[in-house]
Amino acid sequence: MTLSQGFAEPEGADAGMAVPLSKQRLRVWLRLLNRNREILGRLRGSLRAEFGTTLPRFDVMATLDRYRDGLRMSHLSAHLKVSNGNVTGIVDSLIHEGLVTRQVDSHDKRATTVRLTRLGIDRFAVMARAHERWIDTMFTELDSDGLDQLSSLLDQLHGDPE
Amino acid sequence: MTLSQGFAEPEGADAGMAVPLSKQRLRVWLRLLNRNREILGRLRGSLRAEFGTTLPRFDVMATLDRYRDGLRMSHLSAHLKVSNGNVTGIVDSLIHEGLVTRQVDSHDKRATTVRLTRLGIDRFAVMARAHERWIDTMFTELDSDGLDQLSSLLDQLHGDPE
DNA sequence: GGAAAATGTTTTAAGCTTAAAGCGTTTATT
DNA sequence: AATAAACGCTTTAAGCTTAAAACATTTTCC
Repeated sequence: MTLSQGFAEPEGADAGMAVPLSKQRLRVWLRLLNRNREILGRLRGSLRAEFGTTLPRFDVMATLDRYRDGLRMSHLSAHLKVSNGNVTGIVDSLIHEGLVTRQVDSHDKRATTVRLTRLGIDRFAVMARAHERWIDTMFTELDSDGLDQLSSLLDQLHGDPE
Repeated sequence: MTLSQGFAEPEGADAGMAVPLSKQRLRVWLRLLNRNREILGRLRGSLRAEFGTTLPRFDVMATLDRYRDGLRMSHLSAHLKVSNGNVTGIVDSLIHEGLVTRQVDSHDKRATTVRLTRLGIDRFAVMARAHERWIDTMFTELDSDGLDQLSSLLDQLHGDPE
């Protein structure tokens, strides 16, 4: 029996409980994936129907709302866990709508700081209230303890190369 | 104090615990979203690097692998929780690669049944083993109980209009 | 049986997403 | 100071995704 170096028990050679655990993990992952898709789908539809906007735009605005002093493009995409170039286009369109500004850093001419405008802040506030309501209805079955449990279980997953 | 009809306690009028719970829900939702994105990102990268394929293609093949007798296009997209037209393009490209076949239903000429080819089955088997390993490493901190808990907590979220 | 509604799928248009290449700018190395 | 490396961001090309419209076939209902 060879020593498995680093990997959590691989395919079949482990005889007893190894395979079932893998299958269980797979099932849970699929459930996580599906729930996520369902919730996203519902949020997307609501944002579209009620505010004529999209989820990515909302996400960007939500992040900027939490960092009122503005954020570098790279920090923005890091927060959103989304590719770098992706944010460029979304920010472009938000600027086009007057919801966001882009300002070149005075000390580093490569970098830009992105910030919500007054209009952007106000516009977001309205959407945020609705968004909170939608999440409330979808998470309504979980009380504070359930939320804590879920949160801590999610923390034990590592998508990023630890 | 008005009776809130159907909605789980909305914005502010509820005085005591209502707002904190909403905020907690929001935080958990963001965590769920981010974990999902991290895991997806890692799977995407691995599929690309090791097999030169994409996650959507893998998902379609995985579903067809579980339904060896084939699946209607509409059932396929329902299983994947993905829009109807979306699957069309992915299946097209899988057919182009000889991994999948599309067969018109003999009783209903609108409907088609999609199925893995022999090549598709074999190709998927290899990828599935790798995929299982990747999930294992990402879910390694959760034991069977943790997985059950996570699963049941996820079940208490309703993305779909109940 | 024929019109109307429903169903199963594909097409379309718009927008999102990624990885990789490209472009200035800054920092590190000599 | 000159070169090279690193950095911050944008552009590009390919592919994914959705909602809505379009199409073809079936079912329903007079």
